[in-house]
Amino acid sequence: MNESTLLSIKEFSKFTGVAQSTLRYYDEIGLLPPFRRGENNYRYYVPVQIITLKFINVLTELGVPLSTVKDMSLRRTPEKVMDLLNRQEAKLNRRLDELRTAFSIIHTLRGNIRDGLSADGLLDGDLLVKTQELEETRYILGPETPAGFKTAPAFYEEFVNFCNSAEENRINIRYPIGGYYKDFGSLLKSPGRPDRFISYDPLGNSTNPAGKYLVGYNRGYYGEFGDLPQKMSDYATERGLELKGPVCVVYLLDEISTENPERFLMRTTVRAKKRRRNNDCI
Amino acid sequence: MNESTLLSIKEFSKFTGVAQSTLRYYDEIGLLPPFRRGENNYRYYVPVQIITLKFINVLTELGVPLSTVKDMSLRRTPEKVMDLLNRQEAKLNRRLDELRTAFSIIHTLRGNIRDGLSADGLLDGDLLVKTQELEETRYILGPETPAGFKTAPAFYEEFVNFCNSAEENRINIRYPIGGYYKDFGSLLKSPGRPDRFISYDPLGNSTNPAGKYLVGYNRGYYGEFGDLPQKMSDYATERGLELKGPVCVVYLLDEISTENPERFLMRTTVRAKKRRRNNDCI
DNA sequence: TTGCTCCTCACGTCACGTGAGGTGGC
DNA sequence: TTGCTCCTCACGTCACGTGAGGTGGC
Repeated sequence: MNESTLLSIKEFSKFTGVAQSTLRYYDEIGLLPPFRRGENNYRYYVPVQIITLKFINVLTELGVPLSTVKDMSLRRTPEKVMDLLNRQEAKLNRRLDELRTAFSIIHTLRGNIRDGLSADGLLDGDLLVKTQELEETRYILGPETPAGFKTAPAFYEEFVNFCNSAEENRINIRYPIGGYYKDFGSLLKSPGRPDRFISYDPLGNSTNPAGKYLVGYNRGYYGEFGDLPQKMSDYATERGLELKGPVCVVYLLDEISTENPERFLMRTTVRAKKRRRNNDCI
Repeated sequence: MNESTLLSIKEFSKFTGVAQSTLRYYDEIGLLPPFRRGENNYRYYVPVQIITLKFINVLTELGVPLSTVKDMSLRRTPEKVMDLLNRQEAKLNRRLDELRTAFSIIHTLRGNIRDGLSADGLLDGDLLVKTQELEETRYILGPETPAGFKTAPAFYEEFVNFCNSAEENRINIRYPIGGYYKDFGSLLKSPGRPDRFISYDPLGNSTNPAGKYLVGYNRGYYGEFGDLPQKMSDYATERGLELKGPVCVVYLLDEISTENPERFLMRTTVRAKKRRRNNDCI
C-alpha cells in the first residue's frame, strides 16, 4: 500500500532513533518484524511502524518485559490491549512511586553529606556546639524503645528491632535513620539509648519547625556521643538558653559516604530559646 | 566491635529483604563484602551494613550501574560521594522525567482506546456523526505543512517530515499523533492533507476548550476520511450548527491496539454552536 | 544417619552490543 | 576492484537466578 516509502534498516534506524541491533533483535523474537523482506533478504520497514516501535519503547522504559509487550502486540485487539493496560496500571503506578521515592532519598542523603562537609572543618577536636537557624525538618517517629536497664549493646539491639519492625510501621528505612529523645534530660540520662528511632522521610508527619536550635556536631560511631550532651548543656547554661522539646540526632557522614568510621559525623539538635532574665525590661 | 550481633547470610538476607544470590554477587564483585568470613568460610554480616545495602538498592533502582556504585563505594570519602551525586543528579533527574513522561503516554493511549471501544459499537456502517460534550484537550501544534498541489502520497510524506522534524520542534512523537485543519473548510477541501500534524501531549500549550463539539467517528487507514467531512457538514446544516475554529483528528484505535487496519478508528472534532435563527426571539 | 545451612562452580536469562565473515549492487 | 549496505552467527555483558555437588556442626 505504501511500497513507495520502504525504508532500509539503516534508514528506519535513523528515522526512529532505535539501534539496528535492537531492530534485528525485535525481529528475531517476533516483536516487530519488518513490513517485508526484499529479494536479497533485506529488511524493509514502512514509516508508520514508528508508532508501534515508540509504543514498545514506552513500555520497556517503564520496566515491562518484552515478552509481556509481545503478548500485547501479538494478535492484539483493542479489548486485549485495554485489558492488559488496566492490569499493568497498578504495577506501573507502584514502579513510578518507587522511583520518586528513590530520588527523594538521594536528595535527602545529598543534603546530609553537604551539611556534614561544611561542618567537618569547623570541629574543635571532635566537637562543635553552636546555635543555628534551621529549616523545617520532617520525619517519621518509630515506636518507643522499651524502657530497660540495658546500657551498651542496647543501641545496636534497638536499631535491629527498629529495622525489623519498619515495614509493619510503614517506615522506609532507606531514608536516613536517626535517634530521638523526648527531651534534653533524656539525652543526658542515657545518650546510648534513644527513646525512639526516626526515619528522615520528607513526607513524614512529625516535624521540627524552622527556628533557632542548639546544635552539636561530633565524630563517633553509632550511638557514641562522648561528652557532647554535657558540652551542649554547659553551652546552654552559659548563654542562658532554654532547651525545649525533643532532641533529634542524625548521621551526616556515615557508612554511605565514608569507609573510615573515624570520619563519621553526627548532628544533635534541640530547639533553643533565650531565657528571659530579670534585668530584661521592656 | 559488634561480634555479638553477627548475622549469617540467611539471617542478613531476611533482615534486609535482599536475596542470598544477590548478596553473594555483591561480594563477588567486591561491592559489599561481608563484615568477615568464618572459619568455615561462611559469610558473616553486621546489621549496620543494611545502610550501605539500602543505599545500593536506591541507586540501582534509579538505573545507576553497579560499576558506578562500586566506584562510589570503594575508598569512598564524603567529598567523592558528594561529587558523584552531584554529577549523577542531572542524569537521575532526566531519567525520572522520562519515566513520568512514559507513564503519561500510557495514560493518554489508554484514554484513547477506551473512547475508541465505546464508540466502536455505535457506528452505523463505518460512520457515526453526533454532537458531544468534550473535556479540555491539550496538544502541541507541529509546523505548517507546505501548501502544495500534491494529493494522495502527501499524507505519508508529511507524516515522515513531521516525525523527522519532531525533535528540533521539541515534540515527543511517542504521544498519539493527530491531524489539524485550520477550519472546517480546510478539512472539506483536502481531507488527505492536514494543515499541521499535532502531538496529543497533555502538557502542550495549545488547547481545545471543554464544551460542545461536532464529532465524527469513522473507520479507515491513516488519512482516509471517506465521506465523513461531507456527512459532518450535512449534519451541521440540518441541525443549524455553526462550526468554529480548528478541526482536530485523532486515531483512537490504530497500530498499537489492533493488527487489523479495518478496525482502525479515528475521531474528528470541531467546536459547534447552535446558530441563532430568525424566529429565535427573546 | 538425617537435616540444615553454607560453600563454589557452572550454566541460564534478559535485552541487547559487538565483531567476524560473507553477500550483492554500483 | 573499491566502497557501501546488508545478512547471519557467535560470543560478550550486565545483574542476577538456579541447580548440582560437596562440606560441616548438631
